[in-house]
Amino acid sequence: MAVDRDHVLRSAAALLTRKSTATMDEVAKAAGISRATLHRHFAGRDALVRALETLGIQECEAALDAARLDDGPAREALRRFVTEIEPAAALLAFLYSENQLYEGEEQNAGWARIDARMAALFRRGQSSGEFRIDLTPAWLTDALYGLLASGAWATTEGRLAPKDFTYMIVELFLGGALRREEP
Amino acid sequence: MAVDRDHVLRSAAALLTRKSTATMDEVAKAAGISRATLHRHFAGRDALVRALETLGIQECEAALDAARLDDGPAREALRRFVTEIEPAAALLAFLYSENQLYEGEEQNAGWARIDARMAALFRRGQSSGEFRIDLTPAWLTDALYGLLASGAWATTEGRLAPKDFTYMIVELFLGGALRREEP
DNA sequence: CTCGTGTGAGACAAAGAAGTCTCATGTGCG
DNA sequence: CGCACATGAGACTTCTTTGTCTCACACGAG
Repeated sequence: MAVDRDHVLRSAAALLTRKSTATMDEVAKAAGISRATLHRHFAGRDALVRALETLGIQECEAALDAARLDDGPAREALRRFVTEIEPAAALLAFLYSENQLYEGEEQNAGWARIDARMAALFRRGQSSGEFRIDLTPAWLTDALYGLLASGAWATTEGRLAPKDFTYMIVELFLGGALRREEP
Repeated sequence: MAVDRDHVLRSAAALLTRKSTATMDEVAKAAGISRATLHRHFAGRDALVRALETLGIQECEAALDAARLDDGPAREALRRFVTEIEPAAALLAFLYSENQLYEGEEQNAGWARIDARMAALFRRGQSSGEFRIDLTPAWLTDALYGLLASGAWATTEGRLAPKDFTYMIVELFLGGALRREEP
């Protein structure tokens, strides 16, 4: 009887990822519930997006935990993270573009935590001599987000097979497009 | 007296790049004209976005022309292209996300032309042995768009200096994040 | 100077979506 | 069986934005 909140959130994520301007009515239909019920669980569109943001942050931090960023070579930690984040990449891409609208408002502190953990990984890789030092951790973080968004979008468009998601992103990010004689 | 159409378009591009949900009234104010005049020049919001799309395609093809993609090493051609496209990167990032809304509708054929030219550059680089063959031209194209969008966004956010735009994008795209003994 | 054209300001209606409310229904539990 | 609670359906209001229209004004050309 009681609506499955998690199911509603995931349906909304799936729809809004494809059509970010979907109305509350469309979101409700996608979740298989009525607009009234949707409203009973989420005060409004803002509350829904905020809940999606919380979900995205949770999944992102779960992926960061599962990837054990502090263990082993930084490049392998990065690969583990991309593998873990793949199912949530489309949601993150949606939230990434949605965040651009929160101009003056304070944004969720979760993103700052995530950014800090990513940047820390890149700093660790630089300190160990694995990563180049001429590309700043902040830029590497932004660049990885961009590649994740591109990968998610290319996947939903059918231009990139989900099984190739991690390989294509990690290989380009770590190795670049240039061909090398020796790895 | 007559409104400068190009000025209006560029003002709209600058505003919509930052706030993609800006109203026609905000767009008009940003351009320093009244909403009525804006409406006299662009039948509606759709027409405005279409005009921006045409502008973006023009600038993109101009950058492709200026970069002389067929001359010299593919890596240098890519670097020239990124340098040329930098001023228009924010507009392209806006159009890139806006295109996701045109679900069923046919999209401007200009994008297909641009995609084809980019993919041709990557294929040329692969044929000459410059670029890796395990990353498909289609993915390299998508990935470059993602990095351009990330770079444009990081620039408007102040996290990336405009003068570093080309270097950061091209170095990561071509060379990757891993440190190498020899270039 | 005078006329014509383009513009600004504001009023107005139409459309779309958000948000609220009521009522009937159906399901689970005691 | 009967009660309590959550949901679905729909009506309704409100708000925002869009699109159209009118009218006064300013500038430039003749």
